[in-house]
Amino acid sequence: MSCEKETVQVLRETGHKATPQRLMILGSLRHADGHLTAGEIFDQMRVEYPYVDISTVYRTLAVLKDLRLVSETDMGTGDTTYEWVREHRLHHHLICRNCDAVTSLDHKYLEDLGAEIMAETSFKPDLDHFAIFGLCATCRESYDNDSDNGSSNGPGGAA
Amino acid sequence: MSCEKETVQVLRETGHKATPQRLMILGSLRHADGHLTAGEIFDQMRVEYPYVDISTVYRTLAVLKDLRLVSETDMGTGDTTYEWVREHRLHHHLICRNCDAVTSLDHKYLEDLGAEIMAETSFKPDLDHFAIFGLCATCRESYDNDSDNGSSNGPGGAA
DNA sequence: TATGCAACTGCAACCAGTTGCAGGAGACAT
DNA sequence: ATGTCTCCTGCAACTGGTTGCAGTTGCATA
Repeated sequence: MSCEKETVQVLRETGHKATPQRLMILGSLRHADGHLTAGEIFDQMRVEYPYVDISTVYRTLAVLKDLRLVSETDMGTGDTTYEWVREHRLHHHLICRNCDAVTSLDHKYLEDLGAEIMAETSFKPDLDHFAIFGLCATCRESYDNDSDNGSSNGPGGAA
Repeated sequence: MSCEKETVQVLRETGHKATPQRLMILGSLRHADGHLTAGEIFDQMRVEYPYVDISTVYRTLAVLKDLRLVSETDMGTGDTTYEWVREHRLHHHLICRNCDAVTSLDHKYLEDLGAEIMAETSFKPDLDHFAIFGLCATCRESYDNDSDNGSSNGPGGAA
């Protein structure tokens, strides 16, 4: 719980208030070891405080995202998940658009890309938690008569 | 309109039907030179056929996305746009999370990344139309006392 | 051309997420 | 400890997008 005080300080320093609701949401995120949806956080929170409103959860998540304390990832079909940002634990996800399997991707690939983009365009990309869609090895075998082409997708970003 | 027949064929070959509604949506997308939202397509369509339902537009776009005839991109804050896929015209977007400026990114950066990922993980990523969020050169100057850290985002993909 | 099946449409109900507002609570200064 | 200002919360209304359903239509076959 010592990191809780740190978070409270970050909130105050940026002109935000450390309310009990926010601390509960922060607690849920910090103690979850993976991704949580807004609905899951809401359900957890209602157990000890039934008067919460889902809009409070969304608004708090937006603030935390802005402060870069949590990351937001769209893991496929409309499930936006949130995760506590633990520094030095950068990871990415490869999500198969056929079977929905999720595998991890080492950060080094994106690191190179980020450095390259920054060097040549002066644009500093946020590439620390990407979800990349495609076809996994297993599903590619069933598709092997398909020729090369592609549709696409774009992130849900931090504006 | 010769490419229309080609599209009709693609639809039929994959067990889909070429309905007038779908052809109108295809027409809107093909004649637009940029990105269109579902709502914009819907509005255009209602002019000549007022009985359309927005759900038809969404369902059609989902089919076309599946068939890789259109690409879907989330250009920042909740504006999902659709674009007719013109082969050999791959492009990406760098979107500043501070000022929302959009610049283009050459495909070569992503191409390298895709090849690398495929070689080492056997996962074939869909990297042909990405939206990457971050800070543009101008906005970075105002942020230059900030240290390195980052939140993130993830694509809305083709499942 | 007639027939039959499966896919598609429009409708309506629904769900997730957002927004405006009035009251309530945090935090800073005194 | 008290006051005041501003931010935050919960509520309710709303919007964008999705889903189930029953009737319709495309299209393959004969």
